[in-house]
Amino acid sequence: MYRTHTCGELTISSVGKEVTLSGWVQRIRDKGGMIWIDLRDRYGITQLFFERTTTDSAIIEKVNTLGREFVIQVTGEVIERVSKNPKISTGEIEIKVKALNILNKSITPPFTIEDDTDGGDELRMKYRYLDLRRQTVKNNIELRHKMGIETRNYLSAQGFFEIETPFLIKSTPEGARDFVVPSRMNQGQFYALPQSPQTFKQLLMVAGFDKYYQIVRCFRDEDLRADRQPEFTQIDCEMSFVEQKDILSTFEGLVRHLFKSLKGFGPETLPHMSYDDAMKYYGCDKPDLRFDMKFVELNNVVKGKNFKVFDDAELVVGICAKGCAGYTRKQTDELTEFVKRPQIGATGMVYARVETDGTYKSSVDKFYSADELKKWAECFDAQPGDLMLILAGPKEKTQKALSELRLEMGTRLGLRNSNVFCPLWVTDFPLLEWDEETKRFYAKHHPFTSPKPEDISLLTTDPAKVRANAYDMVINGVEVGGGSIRIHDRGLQKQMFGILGFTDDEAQKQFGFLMNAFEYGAPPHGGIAFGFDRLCSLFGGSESIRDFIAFPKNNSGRDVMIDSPSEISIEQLKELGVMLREKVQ
RNA sequence: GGUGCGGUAGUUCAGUUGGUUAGAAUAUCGGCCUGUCACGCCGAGGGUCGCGGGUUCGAGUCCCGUCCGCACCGCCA
Repeated sequence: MYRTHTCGELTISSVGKEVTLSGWVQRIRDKGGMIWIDLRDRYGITQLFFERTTTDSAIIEKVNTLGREFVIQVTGEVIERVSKNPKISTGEIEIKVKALNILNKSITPPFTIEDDTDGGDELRMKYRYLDLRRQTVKNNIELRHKMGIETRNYLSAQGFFEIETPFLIKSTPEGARDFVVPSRMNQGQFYALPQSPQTFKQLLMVAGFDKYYQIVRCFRDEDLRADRQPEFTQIDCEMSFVEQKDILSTFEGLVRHLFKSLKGFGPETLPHMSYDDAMKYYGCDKPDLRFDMKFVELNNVVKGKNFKVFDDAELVVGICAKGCAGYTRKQTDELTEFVKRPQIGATGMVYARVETDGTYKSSVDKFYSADELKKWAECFDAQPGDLMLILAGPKEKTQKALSELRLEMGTRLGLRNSNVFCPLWVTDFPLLEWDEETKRFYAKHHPFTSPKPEDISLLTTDPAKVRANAYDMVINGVEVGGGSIRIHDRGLQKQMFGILGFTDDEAQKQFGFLMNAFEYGAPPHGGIAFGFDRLCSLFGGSESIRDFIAFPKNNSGRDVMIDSPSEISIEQLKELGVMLREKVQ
């Protein structure tokens, strides 16, 4: 028997027991006459005690050969410590070791296995199996485990079936790039890995399964970010005979359940906000509601005073930073530089402050009198001590830039506490997006999203105006989930593909299986998918999803531990009927 | 595809205007230490300054190219 207890469970009440523990050597403190070893496993740390005068000398000799991360098994008596450590749960006891067995040696690890490790990201990824031994990463993986369990508990209790869908499917032109897999038995043909089980879950609705979910891996061959991995996990859900409000309430319930069971608290209400309002007041479709700082449009207030930047702008819009009137020239310059960065792309920033004595000062005093600045302040409801930050230019670009500035100010003012959660639903997205480059419409969500019934007539007259039965769940500025009521009518689906530039033949070839299924009594249905990794990182208070995935990929989509992707042999390529360009030339 | 930052000891980093033998902390190894728990003290070893080229009397430092990492823009139905 390797152990009678784990390294996290012995307390003062176990004193006097003989126990056997197994684990890793976290640290050895050799004080000459006495030696302590911190023994670590998944559950915690227990201190082992050796004393030169009373411990068998053969054991002491063995202890002298130990190093960090050796795997050992010890048997001994639980004794009360002379000096206790209140920082850990086992801090009142230690094990007076009577037998020591070295189960395995370890070479010196390349970084310290501590909460606050000295290892950099790259090294930690290469030795991920060591990184995962660290408490902090282990906690993230545990959180992920619990999130999965609680998701299944809730959805199962609501009558959902978890049903698996295939990973080897068909490549389709819309959406992200597919990862493809060559078929050996069907040479020249390729499977694609699913970007999501979208069509399969709809077919499950046609099949009558009514309520489906799956915690499922999805694959997208696009460039990565801190919150984007090439393979990621979704909580994928679909329901039949539902309207939008049914879905929102069901999954509001899921999110509440996750908060309550994992964090012990949670939001009482989930506000709904239309896409139009989100854009108008926050300049983006995933507003961070942990702080207010709403956009205020100034077009009607600032024009006609010979300030060309404002006069020529499609949109003049600003935010009010409470209590920031004391910002120095250096600080306002920093903000100007911030919005002028190429990634943000504003051409400049105007500021106006309401001084604490109630007077006004702006960067455009040449053009605007104190009376006019007072009008601005009224629009912003700015009080003495507040700072107004204003951007101007083309509508979309300016909204986007001000949205970034708003988040930056929120961060600077400490208003984005990672332990505060402000979820909301964003609804009424536009159905379509016009793309100037390819001169065609793209589905904003995906091509199976149904238009709002009252907007269907616009499909033929003004497609850009059509709103979708689509919704996103946003928490703290992160899009954690999105879904829609789907099209379940073959005719409408065909019309939709037409608007997206598919010929009838192409639509039939790519998505005929779905449209054919719709002819056999497809029920009204809709669903949603949550980004599981993002939910985990959000609950764990992190911006990066990598530390919530046991074996993540790096920025370039590589697994640096196993060194993939990698080349395959000529024989493999031949068998698959695949030729590489450089090998051919 | 693009922008920015970075690459120096096992690791995390410092390294000034281009100038003597490239440093610190930590880790590792050796010695001392009977209440440590980031133990302490003494000592030792440890370097392809990412790679290639250039400028220079002289390059970790400047220039060009390249590879790698991170963050972001594009992209991500």
